[in-house]
Amino acid sequence: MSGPTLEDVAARAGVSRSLVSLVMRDSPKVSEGRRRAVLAAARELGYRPNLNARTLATGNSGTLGVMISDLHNPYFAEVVDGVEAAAHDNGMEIILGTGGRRPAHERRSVERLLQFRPAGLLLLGPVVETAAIEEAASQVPTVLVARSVRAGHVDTVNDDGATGSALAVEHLAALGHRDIVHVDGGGGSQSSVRRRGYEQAMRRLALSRHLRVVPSEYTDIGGAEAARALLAGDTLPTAIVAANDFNAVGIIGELSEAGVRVPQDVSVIGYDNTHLAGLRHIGLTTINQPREEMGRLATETLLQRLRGERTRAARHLLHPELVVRTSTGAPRS
Amino acid sequence: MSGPTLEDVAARAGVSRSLVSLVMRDSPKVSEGRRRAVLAAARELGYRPNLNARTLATGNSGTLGVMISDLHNPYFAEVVDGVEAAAHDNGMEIILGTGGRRPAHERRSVERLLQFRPAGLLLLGPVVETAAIEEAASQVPTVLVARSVRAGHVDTVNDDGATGSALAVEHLAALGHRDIVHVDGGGGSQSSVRRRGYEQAMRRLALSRHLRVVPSEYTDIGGAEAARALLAGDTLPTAIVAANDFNAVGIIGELSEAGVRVPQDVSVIGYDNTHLAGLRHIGLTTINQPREEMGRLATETLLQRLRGERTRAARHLLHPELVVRTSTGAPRS
DNA sequence: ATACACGCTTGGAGCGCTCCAATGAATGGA
DNA sequence: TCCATTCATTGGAGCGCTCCAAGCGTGTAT
Repeated sequence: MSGPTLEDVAARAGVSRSLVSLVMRDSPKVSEGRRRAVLAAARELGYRPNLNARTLATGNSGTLGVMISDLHNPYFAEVVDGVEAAAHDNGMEIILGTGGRRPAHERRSVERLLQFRPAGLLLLGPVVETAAIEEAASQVPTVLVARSVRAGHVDTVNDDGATGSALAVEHLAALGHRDIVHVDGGGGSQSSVRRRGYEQAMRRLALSRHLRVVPSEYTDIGGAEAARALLAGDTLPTAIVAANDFNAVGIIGELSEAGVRVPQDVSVIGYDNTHLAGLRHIGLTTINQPREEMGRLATETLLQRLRGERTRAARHLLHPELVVRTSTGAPRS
Repeated sequence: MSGPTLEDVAARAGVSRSLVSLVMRDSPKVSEGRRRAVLAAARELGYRPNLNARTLATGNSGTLGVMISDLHNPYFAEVVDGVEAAAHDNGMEIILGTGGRRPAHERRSVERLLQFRPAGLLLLGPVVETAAIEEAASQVPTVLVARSVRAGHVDTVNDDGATGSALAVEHLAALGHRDIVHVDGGGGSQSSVRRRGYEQAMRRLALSRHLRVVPSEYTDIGGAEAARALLAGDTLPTAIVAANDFNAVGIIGELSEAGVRVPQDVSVIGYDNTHLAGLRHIGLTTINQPREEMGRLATETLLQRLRGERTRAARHLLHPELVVRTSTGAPRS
């Protein structure tokens, strides 16, 4: 059932367990002849090293654990691409767990990941409480992506959400909008930063009295609900800064359903510049986050710490950029 | 570095290693007083069982390995939802690996998953060669989703792709289309089944001479390329059966770019009925696969085998259904 | 009082691997 | 030819856990 072991390979190749172990970790101090014999024996038996045993013996699994908050949001798939590329470049592997955007689910997922004793942990957009993050970080080096936390020993990689939201508001204001609403990401990571950016920008542009926040979450369903709430209200705003792209798509869908045209009647701007925003049907104006780069950077930050090259917490903040497509335009006059 | 062990907890609680072990696996044969003392000690120390050690000792990790062919395709996220729900219902956890739609990448990912000695393996839409699948399956019970394979000991869960494609063709034919092209999923899993279904349906409807297949793949970029190829040709078909939803979205985007309206000029039908298809912007007519149910079924099939309730290979084939939205209509006359 | 059973608890062996110190073989210099 | 040195190879201990047979203490029947 559990497959051949080192011992079996050793017996077959007529050498010792230790020698096979050396070959498997391709040590230079094995003669060419023996190496070939061992490899042949291993292949014949279909031998596959038992990572559990190896990790137990070395205390190092050569694996990074990655927790993805929401498997449905393409944002994370794009970050994972960067993570995986960087990990492979450094000879490490990754294993993933999903959080389902629910704290309890995330805790469970992280717990399982930790039980495998990964060398490090990457949490992508976690919504779990800070305490749980700190607990994980006390166990193993941890990097957060798309979530900031005050804790001293946790590295973070984020885009500058306040600036990003401000870019969105400024873009809309420049088009002539004044009644600009923000649909909020709720408990989602970074949502409060984005909201604050929106509020500050509105104030800076002397639009405080138009300030209005509709609660929602980082999903298209949430966006649709927020749109319904707006439609049910007295006045529709002329522009909406959505929580993220996914959310924006839900908003736009619901608005068109109600006969409200985007951008003629209402402009909508997303956040993240996921793949989705770029689809030609959707053509969502949005704020770009360099997702793949963030994944790479997060991984490299983690590896630096693993190599002991840094002990102070790193706080990477990347620049967001406005990407104008077709979901925003001048307000009706 | 590696955290407290059973031994530490035992020392703190003033009991033996074995007793702590029993408590951790909540065995009924521990007195209430000791149990509480042990749990308290464990909490104080922040003890977390080492799954590597446990798996090594028992030969059973209580974990299912799941390989996702393409993290970007929402289809798989939806299957994973079902997998995870079913796994949790049965007290198991899952860990994920990604395949990036590339055989080499998939092999590597599966390899890593296997090294953790999971109780079973679920491969979602693998594109890797059959031999690699069989090799994995010889190691550990394996279930394939969205990919069929002849091998005797591998269970599969698929929708009936031939029927699905036929539904698509029949729908278009009923609308009055005759020049119906199929954009093919290339090396992607199940693409040949879908193509065959298309061809058979075309013949059955006496449309053989319109039979035309454009090579592509299961991505929107692939779809856009296929659309460009069609646009560059002599005559545009009046309808397109796309490889999958993702692919259809790429096709539609490229067509609209070229000023070809969907469905007025060309009807397009997808496959999978992912979340994407349902977005109101997109409103893609497509073929539904019960994705979450497939995930559940696959997991339960795997668990059955793990419990030794079945030794013969299971071949589940689920019914696809036509979902009509707005991307299909009658051809211009 | 004695025997017995039952329930809780324990130490030892072993899972498959790595690491280390030690062994044996081969090489080169005197 | 002999010894020092290098190089390839080996056995033993130990990683943290589970499993098992055996131990201990209490209660009940005799």
